[in-house]
Formats: sequence, C-alpha cells, structure tokens
Amino acid sequence: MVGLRAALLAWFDRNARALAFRFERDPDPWAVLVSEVMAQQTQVARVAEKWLAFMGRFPTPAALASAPTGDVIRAWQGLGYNRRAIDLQRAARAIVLAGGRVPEDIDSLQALPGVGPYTARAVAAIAFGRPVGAVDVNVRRVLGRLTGADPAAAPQREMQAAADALVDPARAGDWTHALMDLGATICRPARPECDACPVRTWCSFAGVAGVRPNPAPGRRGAVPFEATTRWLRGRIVGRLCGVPPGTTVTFDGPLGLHAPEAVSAALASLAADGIVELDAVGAARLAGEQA
DNA sequence: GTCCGGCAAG
DNA sequence: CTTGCTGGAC
Repeated sequence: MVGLRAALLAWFDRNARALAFRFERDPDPWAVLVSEVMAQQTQVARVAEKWLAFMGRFPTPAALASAPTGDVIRAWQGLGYNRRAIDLQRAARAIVLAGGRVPEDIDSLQALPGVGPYTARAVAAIAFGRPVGAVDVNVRRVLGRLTGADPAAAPQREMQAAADALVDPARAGDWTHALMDLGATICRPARPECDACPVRTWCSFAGVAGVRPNPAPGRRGAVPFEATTRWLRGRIVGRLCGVPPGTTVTFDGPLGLHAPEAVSAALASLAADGIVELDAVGAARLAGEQA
C-alpha cells in the first residue's frame, strides 16, 4: 500500500495537469467548491476558463448569494446544465446564512444543494485535507482495474470503501487529483497506457487483459439532438442571455422542430428549475432580473 | 459517433 | 432503481 501511494504521488508531482483551479497550497474552499460543481459531467479543460471568469465575478459565497440570478446564468453559459448554477447560488445562500464559510464536514457539505457524494468528498479532501476518497467515473474505473473488480457492477459502497482506504492521509488533496489525473491521462477508458503507468506493479489489469470494448452503445443516434428537450431548453436560455438584463422575450410559435406546446412545456420546466421567470402573459426573462 | 472529475427527483 | 439535464472536444 505504502509503495503504491508513494509511486502515484511521485508520478503526480512530476506529471500533474496544470489546471487553473488547482492550488499549490492553502486552497480557497469556495474556489474549490465552484470548480467541483462546474466539473460535474463537464470536461475539466473547459471548466478552467469559465472558472477564472466566474471567480472574478463571484469571489465569495456572499458575492454569489447577493447577485441577480440572471447574472449567474449568464456567467454559466457554455458549461451546460444550468440547474447547477441555480443550485450553486442556493448553496451560497445557505453558506451565508450559516456564517459565510464553506463547511468542512461531509454531511454538511452534502446537505448543500447540488452537492452529492462525489463533490462533498472532493471538497473535503482538496480544500480541507480530509482523508476521504472522491469517487467519480474516472476513479471508479481506475480502482476497478487496480483491484480487478468490474467498475460497472461494483456497488458504490465497496468503491467508496476502497477509495477511502487508499487515500494518503498526509496528502489527501494531492491524492484526489493524482487518481483523477491517472485516469484522465494513463488509465483511460480506451487504450490505457499501462506501460507508462506508475502503479502497474500493483495492478491486476496492466498488461494482462486486453481492453474490454465498451458495452453496446444502444440506439443513441436515433433522435437528432435538435429534437430533444435539452436542445430546446438550451436554445431558450441562450436567447434570454443574449438580451439586455430584465428584457422579456415572448416565445410563441414553434422553435426548430418543436411545436408551440413543447415550447410552453420547456418554459414551464425552466421556470420550475428557477432558471427563468414567466410573467402574466407568458413572456419569459432570466430569473431574478427586474423589468 | 463517444465521453466527460454528478446530482436530484420520480 | 431510472431519468432528465448540456455542450464541446475528439
């Protein structure tokens, strides 16, 4: 165990990806929380740029908590999943009500809107040095190959226990980054570079098994993206972001492939998510912006 | 076409 | 347990 930790951390010290939201030491917990929420289902390279601008605009929980929601949605453009922006602002407001500091323990972190098992542990480890393992798809794959378990079948509890057991308590934050960097650059889903892997001598997968092809993709391309609700929602929000703050836009008639009823339904769901507000006649504007 | 440093709600 | 949510890079 000790050998594996030392080997991976030594590799990390030389090969860490240079990402804007990483800190040498003394990380700002708020900055870490923002970066981890942005990274949910979003590739880290794209997060980095958006994160810089977002932190400049909302450097503290208080700054985000008091901002018009429309400003937050605009700052989120390009990241997708706008509900995360709404949840992050709600989390900021909860943090402010609780004294203004990002909580350190997993339970309190996970009680924040938009913060689940992964994000709570990532923040606890990276921002506060807690010896807990953050298990995302990446880490799940790496641990699965290391131990010989099937990542798709292993219960979350077992993966979590394995991840917790492996963490180097002296460098919990670096350990978290190291595992994810390994998964992103060496232990990739397809064609892993086992020859270059710093922990191959401990791995049950390296050099032995061929890479299993991913499970059948199913019929994914059957529906064109323009026909999905996601496309429609994105189109509506994009339109509202492009208009001066507080301006209302009326969406009558079809939009792309979508009938007027579908557009209304999308507006209603966006309103339910707190992303847009609808006035009495059904005109829409970004949430939290006055006319 | 695939894959993202997930989460909440049903 | 399953589903919806986004957008870009490769």
